[in-house]
Amino acid sequence: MATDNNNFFERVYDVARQIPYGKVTSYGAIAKALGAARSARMVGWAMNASHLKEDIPAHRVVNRKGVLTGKHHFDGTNLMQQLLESEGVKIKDNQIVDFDNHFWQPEVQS
DNA sequence: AAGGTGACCGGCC
DNA sequence: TGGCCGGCCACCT
Repeated sequence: MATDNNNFFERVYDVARQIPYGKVTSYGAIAKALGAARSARMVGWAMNASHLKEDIPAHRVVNRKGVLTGKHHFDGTNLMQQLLESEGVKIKDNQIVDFDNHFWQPEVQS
């Protein structure tokens, strides 16, 4: 507790963890929910370390275009797509189909 | 302490 | 939508 230097990461994880099933969101959305819309990159960084966590559905997090930019960082190459499709999200050429319809806006919860 | 990096975003053509 | 550039913020060496 005393050394909450990774509070930022925890913050991202908390939001990502709230992503409902079959829904996806963007890094910018999470960043904005944290109050740091300009730190969207930091969100990605946090996700980079999310592999250390188990309850972090990073596969539900994509960029604003709906492209699986981070699939590269997953265990495999198509693992991210597999997971999303498994949740009912259609993927086309590494891009989420009807992304706008599957988009989920994170909320700032206390 | 300083520089480099990064799973991004927004604007412009 | 696609490509290019700048910005922005925190982490790492």
